[in-house]
Amino acid sequence: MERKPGTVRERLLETADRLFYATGIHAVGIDRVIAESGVAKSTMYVHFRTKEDLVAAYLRRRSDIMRARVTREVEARAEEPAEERILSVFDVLHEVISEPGFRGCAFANAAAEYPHHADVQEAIAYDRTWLPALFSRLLGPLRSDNDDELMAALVQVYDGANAAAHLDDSKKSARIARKTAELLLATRKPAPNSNRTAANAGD
Amino acid sequence: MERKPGTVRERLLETADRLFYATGIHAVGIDRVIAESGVAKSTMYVHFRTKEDLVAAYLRRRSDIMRARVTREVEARAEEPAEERILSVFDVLHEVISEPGFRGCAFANAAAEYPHHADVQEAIAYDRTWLPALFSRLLGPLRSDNDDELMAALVQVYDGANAAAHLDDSKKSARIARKTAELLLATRKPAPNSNRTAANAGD
DNA sequence: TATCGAACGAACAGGTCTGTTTGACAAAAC
DNA sequence: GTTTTGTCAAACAGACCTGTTCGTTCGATA
Repeated sequence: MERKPGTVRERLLETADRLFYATGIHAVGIDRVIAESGVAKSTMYVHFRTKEDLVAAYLRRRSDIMRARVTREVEARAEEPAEERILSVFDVLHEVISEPGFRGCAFANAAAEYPHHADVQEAIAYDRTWLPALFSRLLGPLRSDNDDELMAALVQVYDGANAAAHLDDSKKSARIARKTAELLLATRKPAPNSNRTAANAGD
Repeated sequence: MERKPGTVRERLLETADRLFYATGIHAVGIDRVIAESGVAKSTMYVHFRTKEDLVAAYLRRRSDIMRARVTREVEARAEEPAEERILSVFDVLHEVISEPGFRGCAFANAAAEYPHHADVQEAIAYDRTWLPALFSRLLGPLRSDNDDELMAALVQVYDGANAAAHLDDSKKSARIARKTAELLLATRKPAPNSNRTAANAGD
């Protein structure tokens, strides 16, 4: 029985995304979300049981959007080598960081505010799976013996660029991170100099 | 005219640190801070004009403590090569991450909660200066042509380890970050094989 | 001993917060 | 045409928030 299909929920989520991300979650009350959504409070509580529920939905939605955006980019480069496809993730990150209103990783920010709330923690965990999974999928053909660590390192570099861009208000970090990622990938690639286990300085 | 020298302020800051870091800043009211400090509310407002003032002081104090901890470690290795000294920062980070109650970078967390508050932003900026400054000082003798970018990359990797450890609840990230940092340092080092221990004759 | 300053404690002001309730209304479904 | 469903508006409860006020206590100092 939708007056207009799914608009109320979507409007709430869009407003929540905008306000929560820009201002912080605890700093934005339900009253403001519903006012700027043009939705009655009672209606909101029909769609979301609690504020925490709304927060979790906001995070899941944001995760899905980012995942789709990255996936689109990576799939557009289906013909390129795996390394290039992985690095293109950092190009998307560069775009994101460059957008006005960028304020760091929404999930890191949410984790800062909601340390002990199950629903929110679940939504954060939900987001944390896809990037490693994507790297893992793309790394598949490489078959290096410590891909797991490489993958973790790449995720870390991604997180670091996100955090540094936020804290230092710098737009350059994704470019720098891309170079670090290149380095990580180049070193462990089954390359001409054959020896790719653990970067020992005594080479 | 202190009953016991400086205890009230310090007790407030210790409690603020414990509660704000563990639970989030907005989630902890002044009432709880003063209750657990054993300080009257009116007394607290003598020492700190506003809650934001207390938050900023909490952050500055935490920054100073961490800086001192890292500096101690780095100075203890005054005889080692600059690369080793830089890498030892990641060893300290590993310790920090491994401590019970670790919940990510306090400054990133505060930035998430207080986007538009001058005092808090200043305290965060205050923290953001020392790590690049330390790296810069240690890198001094290396004199590579893009030390600035290397420095930024190292800071990023540090931030990434912090963030990933928090979000993934993993203790391994500082070790992984250390390897990434090794890679960064090894690649841009002027002479890959030179075993010069006393290159840092700055003192 | 008299004075002063630091801290206490408890109430209070004025907001804001989440979440609930109620009654009405309009559109879609039957 | 009646019922169901989604939505609205507004008031309300009860808790919690920051920050202020004010009279009191108590130790140090002069």
